[in-house]
Amino acid sequence: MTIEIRGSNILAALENQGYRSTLPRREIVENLEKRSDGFTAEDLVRDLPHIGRATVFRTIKLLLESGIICKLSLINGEPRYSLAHAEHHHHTVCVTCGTIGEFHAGTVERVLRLIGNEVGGSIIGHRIELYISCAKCTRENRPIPSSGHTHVS
Amino acid sequence: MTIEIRGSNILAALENQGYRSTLPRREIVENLEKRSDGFTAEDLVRDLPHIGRATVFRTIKLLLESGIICKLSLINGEPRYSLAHAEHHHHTVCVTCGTIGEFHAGTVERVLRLIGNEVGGSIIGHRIELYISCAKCTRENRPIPSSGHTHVS
DNA sequence: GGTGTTTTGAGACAAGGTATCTTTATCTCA
DNA sequence: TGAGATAAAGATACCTTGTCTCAAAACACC
Repeated sequence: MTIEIRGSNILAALENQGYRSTLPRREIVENLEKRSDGFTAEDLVRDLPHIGRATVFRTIKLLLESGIICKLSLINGEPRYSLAHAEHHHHTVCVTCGTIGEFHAGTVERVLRLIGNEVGGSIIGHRIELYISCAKCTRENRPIPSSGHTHVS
Repeated sequence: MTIEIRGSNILAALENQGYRSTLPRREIVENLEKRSDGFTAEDLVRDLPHIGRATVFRTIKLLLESGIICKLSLINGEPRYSLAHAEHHHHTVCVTCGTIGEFHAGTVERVLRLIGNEVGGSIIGHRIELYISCAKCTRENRPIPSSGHTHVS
């Protein structure tokens, strides 16, 4: 048993799920905790060149499954990861600077639940992303890239 | 000018946007109109082996940009395409059989708009997917695959 | 039918991720 | 404090989903 003071409780959470606390995992967690914003797997690979690509992806998967980070899509479909601050939430994603925010809306959840009931069957979950041009980008009049995307109101 | 009776108005829509009505495009559109459900790019590539992969993807892109089809994600992130029946809508996706449905909920749109305003900046769009086990799969007790995914309530 | 422009097809390339297999690091327990 | 069992890492090949390039073919229009 290893008892040590850690800055993070993420590794503790992983250990509680039966995963080992290894050096690569510690480094990856430490690295992504420093990121206030969304990040890509490649960001981590680049930042931690002494850690294998596969290990980075494996650790990301672990953290996803533990609900410690979440995966979301930019408006063009590019994947991003982001530290999960709240239990259940969704994301606002700035289409020009990529800044990611979290929100939770009970109303939306309730309505989706109703819709699920109407359809018959049972609800498993949902995915919501809200694409915005953030306050800063709007103020600075940064041009909004065209998305070629449906589902955009 | 080509005047012919077509079963579909999709090609007409493309022509109105200045794209040519070519044999590969006709075949691709014909093929995907037969699909009542979601499909992958590989489905089309397999079904139309005499049409180049690049052409299939180019045509998909064209149809996406014209709003004729839409792209969505299964719960595990796999991409699917689906004919768009309504103007603005979202999808219910059965996690076990993959059947795709459409819905539209004004309430959800309104709430998201509110949230966007709170955040500051301006709303560009949103993405919503509702994952269900459809009536049939629920009735047949088909096991729900674990997703390893956050954002699932 | 000729001509200019679009599209196509083939195949190389890219991003994001998974599988495999051997070696190494951790954990547990005596 | 090792030793042994087991989990994890690293290297690398591979897969999926697309995109890019470029010469050759198909279209639309006159």
